[in-house]
Amino acid sequence: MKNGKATIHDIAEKLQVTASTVSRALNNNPRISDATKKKVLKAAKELNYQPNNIASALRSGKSRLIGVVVPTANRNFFSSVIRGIEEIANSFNYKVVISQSYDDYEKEMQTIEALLNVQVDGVIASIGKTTENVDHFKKILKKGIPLVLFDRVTNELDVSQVVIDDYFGAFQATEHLIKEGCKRIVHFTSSQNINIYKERKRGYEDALLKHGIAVDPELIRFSKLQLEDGRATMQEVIDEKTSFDAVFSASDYSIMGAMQVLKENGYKLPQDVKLVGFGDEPFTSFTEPTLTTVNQKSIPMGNITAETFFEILNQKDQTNIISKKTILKPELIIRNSSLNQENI
Amino acid sequence: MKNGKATIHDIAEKLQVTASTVSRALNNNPRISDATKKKVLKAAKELNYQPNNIASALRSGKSRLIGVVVPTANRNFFSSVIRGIEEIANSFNYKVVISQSYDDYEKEMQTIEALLNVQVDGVIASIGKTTENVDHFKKILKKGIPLVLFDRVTNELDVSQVVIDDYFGAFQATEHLIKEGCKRIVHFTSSQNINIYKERKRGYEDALLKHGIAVDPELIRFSKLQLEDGRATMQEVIDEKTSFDAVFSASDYSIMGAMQVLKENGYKLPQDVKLVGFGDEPFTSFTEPTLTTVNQKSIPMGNITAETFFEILNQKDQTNIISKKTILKPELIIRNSSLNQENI
DNA sequence: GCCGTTTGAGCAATCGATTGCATATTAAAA
DNA sequence: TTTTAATATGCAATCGATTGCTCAAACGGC
Repeated sequence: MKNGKATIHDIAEKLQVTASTVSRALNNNPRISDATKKKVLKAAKELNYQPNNIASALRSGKSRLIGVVVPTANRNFFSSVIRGIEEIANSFNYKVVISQSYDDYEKEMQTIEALLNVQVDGVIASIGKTTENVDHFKKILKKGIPLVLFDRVTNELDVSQVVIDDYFGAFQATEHLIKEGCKRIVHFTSSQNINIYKERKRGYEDALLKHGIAVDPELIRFSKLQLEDGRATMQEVIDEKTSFDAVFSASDYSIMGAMQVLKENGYKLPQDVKLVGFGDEPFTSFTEPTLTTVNQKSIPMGNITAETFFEILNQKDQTNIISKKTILKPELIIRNSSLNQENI
Repeated sequence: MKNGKATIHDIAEKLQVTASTVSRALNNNPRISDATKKKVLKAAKELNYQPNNIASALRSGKSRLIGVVVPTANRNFFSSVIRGIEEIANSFNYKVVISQSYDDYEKEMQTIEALLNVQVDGVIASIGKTTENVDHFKKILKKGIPLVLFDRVTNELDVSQVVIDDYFGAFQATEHLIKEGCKRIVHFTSSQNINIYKERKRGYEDALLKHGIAVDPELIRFSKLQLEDGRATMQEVIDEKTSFDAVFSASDYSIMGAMQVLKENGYKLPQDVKLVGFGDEPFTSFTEPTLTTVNQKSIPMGNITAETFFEILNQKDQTNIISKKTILKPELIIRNSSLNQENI
């Protein structure tokens, strides 16, 4: 017992039994008598025994580590999902290794490689914005370990997914603006290769159509949806003298940029232009006016994602896995940026 | 080579050498000839060999994992520090396991326990707000692995630390307000057990004294510095009819709360009250008026923390480690919330 | 009291890579 | 040519826990 670290051998020696017996006792194996188990547990406590996860991982092939890949942890949505995942993972005595892809395809590949290298037992991921080829995810499946995707998913992979109903969220948001009297609603969106933006755009369009408003392609603007993109796009729209009375953005950051530019150009909010974002980032309640946005149910999403993960992990018959798609309902959070004066 | 996973033994067999030779070749051991190394590398590539980190970790005692404990990844400051740490760690071929303590003492202990359990090679941490006893950190040291603290540190542990000069940041911020004509500056702070809040308060007080303004204990308010705390405290101050012309908060979140309450109470900003926060959270440039705040140099802090970590890790003589304290200069970011009208 | 069954525990191999020591080969020095 | 030294590789133990198989003791049935 050098270095203060007790091993099962130390326990075995102390008790004059073998390491196998100790191992079985600690794992509550039925082939060990209760009396022995009790003795082992007692000795383990006395020696301050801490199991060596690495040894166990090597032998059993399980590292009790889940790799989580997100574009960035520095977004309320993602960090909340991570929190939701952690809650469940910890209850299964698993640890979470968080990796950020920074929305960069190269980095995403590297990070997955690295996760596989540390021998994670599976991966939970949300795909980066610039990722179009998903071969690196196939590597995970090839290893025969679970992969669950959330939020930014792809249909090219036959894996379980957890998403919100982006279509519904966008539909609701747009309909809300229409009910507040808007008719010329600008929509900020991003690459249509990404499911969430595609769905949100579809929801936006269908809401317009439902209320007899034609979809004007002039009003649909593509960008990366960062704050700066929101600013630039908004300025463009203003400069072009395109008529509009609202903006619905697929991201809170770009609607924030739009808000800044609108104010700088002398627009009164929400009287002249009504705004709705997507994501319910904390800052949306700090702005003036406060921003209407769509809450993505991040913690439940994390919980469900992790639960799905463990379902697959614990499945007896690994050959017969059914991939399932869970869809959560988002919630429209109505604040001042989208309301008529009399309603505020 | 079952299951598609090649081991050094497969390479060895293919090349008719022993596993030891392969291992040494892969690790670029000088005792192996260049010719053999080349052959091994080639065979490794052909067999798509991926080293088994777990086996390596078991034998060498190194997991190539750093545990990072932060109160929450969902704060720009912490996620940026993490990013800074990752940059360096990856360059050393190390992975980072991020753990959130959620500013909860119990959770912090558990999380450290869990990290030690997965056999991290060392820990980088920022201490939670509710933590007063640091015995769980001593466990890390007892294991003989490096521990480096950043930002929220303690002097009870003789370990390397990386912090910003909180005193200087606060001093600058306060002096700036004074130069803008403020004389009754409220200060929001938190538990004085936490180094950063203590230092910031000291900077605030010294700046006042330097300019011949007495420190009025009435103006110093203690809370947890969340948005809600900022709101509540500000309302209190207003209700008490305490006279004040500025607020300097040790946190951006609470200054945000103060801003909201001030506006609700009809104060004109920054004319009636000037505001300065601390942290340079992204939302501080979204508010109206935009918030003056102190930037904490998060990415460099992460870089330096990780570099310090590896210095210790790679130290030959582990018995003779010198703990060092690195202090970074923060930067005052002046925005509209603290400026006189004519300066905006 | 004999034999088969159940129960409890030990033996030894194994997971894959690393490493101290031994050995074989070759080159250089004497 | 012999000795010495350097170079290149092999052997086998090891890290700590797990697990299939074996075996001894205890027990019960007839």
